[in-house]
Amino acid sequence: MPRPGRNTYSDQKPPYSYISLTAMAIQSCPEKMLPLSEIYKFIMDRFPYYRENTQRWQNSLRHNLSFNDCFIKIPRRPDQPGKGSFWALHPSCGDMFENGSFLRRRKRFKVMMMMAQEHLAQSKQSDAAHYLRLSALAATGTHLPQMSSYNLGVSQPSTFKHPFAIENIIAREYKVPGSLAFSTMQSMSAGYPLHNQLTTAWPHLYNTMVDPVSPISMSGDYVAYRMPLKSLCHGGQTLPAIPVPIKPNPTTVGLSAGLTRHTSAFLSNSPQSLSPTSPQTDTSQSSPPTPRETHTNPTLQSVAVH
DNA sequence: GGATGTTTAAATCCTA
DNA sequence: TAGGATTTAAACATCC
Repeated sequence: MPRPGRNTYSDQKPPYSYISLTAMAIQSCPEKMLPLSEIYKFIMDRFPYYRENTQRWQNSLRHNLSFNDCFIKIPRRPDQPGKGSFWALHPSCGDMFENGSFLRRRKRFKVMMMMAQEHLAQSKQSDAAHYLRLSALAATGTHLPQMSSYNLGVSQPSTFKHPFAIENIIAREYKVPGSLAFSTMQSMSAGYPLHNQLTTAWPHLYNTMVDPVSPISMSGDYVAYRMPLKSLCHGGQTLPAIPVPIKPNPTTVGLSAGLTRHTSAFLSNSPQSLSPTSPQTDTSQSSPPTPRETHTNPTLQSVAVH
């Protein structure tokens, strides 16, 4: 069974759904958001199968981006040239996949359903922080080299890792270099320090967001921190959507480990050189199971929780 | 005009 | 077997 490395599947169709492929692409990017063209590029770069019939699968991929609530659109800064918006993963889509299998989600991610869940309330602070961080990145045109500008100096060890996060995908014991991204997120959780950046970038939008008498209807936990709920929902307008980290739970923890085995080889070939040098990333000793095996193989699951 | 984004519909696959 | 998830196709709108 071929491992999911670059060109691994040659002309065979990879056992990943478009949602999975898109999520991989987004999470492979340090900013955790990519324009459509970059998502295309990521997929074609790794899976030769998708270098053909591009019109077909790209249409499907666009359909998935629009149709699935797990993807949120982040508009470009007004003075930032370029076509299309950035796409990011919804903060709370982390437990979509079961047992680390990219093949099929256990349930469709719906925002309203998600909001009814208690864990959202528990994680709203970090959600808001990540929302603001990514929005600010989009608004300011900030990319990887400038990420440090958002490090507010409060560094704390992070216990959460997004299941699609590159650090989860690549290595079980991965630690973010410098703990920048996550420490930044956590530091922002306390007081949303990107307020100024957002208000500068989108004064009209942000003022609307924080205005208590805003016509934007908000309900549930999002009201607490003035999130433009509509932007997080399917069919939402292009208000600055805000992706956020998922609160860790048993499912995502297991998923994270599971992803490691599935995709470490796959993403270790990433041209973005995100791969940490974890000795545990070497999966050359064993071939990953087929997706269906992944889904049901108890041996793998036991490995995943180690 | 091409890329991007939205929406609808139908077929197929998979799981409970 | 029903219902949900995924894939594919297509039409249409918008933006650069």
